[in-house]
Amino acid sequence: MALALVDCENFYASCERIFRPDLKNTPIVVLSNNDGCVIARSTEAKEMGIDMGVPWFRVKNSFLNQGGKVFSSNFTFYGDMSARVMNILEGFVPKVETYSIDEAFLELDTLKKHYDLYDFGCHIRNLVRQWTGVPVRIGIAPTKTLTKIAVNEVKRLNIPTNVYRLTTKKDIRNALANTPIHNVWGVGKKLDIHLKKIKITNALHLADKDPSYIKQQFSVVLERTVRELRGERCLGIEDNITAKKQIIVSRSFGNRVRNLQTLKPIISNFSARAAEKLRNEKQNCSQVSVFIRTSNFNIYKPKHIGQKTIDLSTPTSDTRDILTAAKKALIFIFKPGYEYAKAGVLLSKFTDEKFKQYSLFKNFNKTKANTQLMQHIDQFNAYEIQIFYASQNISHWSPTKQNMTSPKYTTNWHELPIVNQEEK
DNA sequence: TCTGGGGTCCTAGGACCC
DNA sequence: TCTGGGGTCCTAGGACCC
Repeated sequence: MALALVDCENFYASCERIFRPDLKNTPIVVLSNNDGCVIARSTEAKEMGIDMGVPWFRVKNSFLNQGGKVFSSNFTFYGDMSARVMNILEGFVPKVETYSIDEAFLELDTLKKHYDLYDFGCHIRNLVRQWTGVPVRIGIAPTKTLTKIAVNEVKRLNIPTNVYRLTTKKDIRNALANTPIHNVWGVGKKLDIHLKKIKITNALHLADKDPSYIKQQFSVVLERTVRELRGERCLGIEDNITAKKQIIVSRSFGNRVRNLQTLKPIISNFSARAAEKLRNEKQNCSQVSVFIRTSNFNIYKPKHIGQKTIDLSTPTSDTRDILTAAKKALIFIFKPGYEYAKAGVLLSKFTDEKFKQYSLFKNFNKTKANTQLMQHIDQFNAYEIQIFYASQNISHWSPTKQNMTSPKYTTNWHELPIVNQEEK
């Protein structure tokens, strides 16, 4: 029984380096929307003590003074690089689960007969590096939770091949003993505190607890983690892409928003984008929620979080229906006198667009025509937004600030990297 | 002055039914 | 005056993930 976890090393930071070989060994950080906080760091940046999630303004000066290089996030580019990596993995392994933009689980049971799994891991690692430029770490182990531990062991033990396999009981116990409890997959902030209170401070302590005791004291989720740490496979590879259950479009604002007039077009833009994503998923939704909130961090200003969900009588993916519902929700939750820092639109309760449920009050032919209209609009907008609704404000998709973005090297003809003859 | 965005799963508790 | 018990379904919110 063996699974593997392929984990792209410092993914966003590594992406920024691919077409910038001059940045080899340079500390790199990538920032969130609005250039608000650090969401990725190269190894060099980590060594400088730049923490994950730290507000950029707090580390900016010292980081740049020490020769660091900063980028705004360029998700179009990262997404494309991710797809390339996943493609390679799928070419070599029949069962691949794309777990996130920078991680994939592989089922290796069928390959075990033909290959030495460690050698196979090294092979994959080298190919991905050669074909995409993305460095990956690979952990091989009997369960998903243990593959996570194996990848951490690559870092902890500084394994030169970047591939580590956990097989023997002894190796596993040793790795668990060296894993602090908060590094266990499924243990977050809250559980970390609770577990430490009862003297569970590393993964081995947790693995040695009775699963039913853990279930009774905590939850079935943590019980599963215990079993997985003991080598009992509770989580399988999920390689059939299941339909999304919700779609969110939300942003923090670069500048605070105080009035409804400013908020309306923002919510309209979010709604239009969410509807487009929904059609892309070939789903209809029956619920539209809107939320607006003040800053989490400013303790001196009055706080307000407003959230409202509107039920739709007929499942839809028509932008106009979603716009109408979102506007209704916004008016319901907006309160003057607050400085809003973030807003979002959430679509939920999906049904497949194939199973149309026709309303008594809607004309069938009209519905069909509307679907076609949406298709045409999506086609026009695929490259850049050309058609939009009166309530949107195209000049400000949302009031965000971002100004250090790298080119869309691989997805935009106008931004392709240029190969210089002299540099060859 | 300035602190991301997009997801999933589980559970407690309320509504409702017989 | 005395006012059950058990089941299901739904939802909001919490915790977690990257």
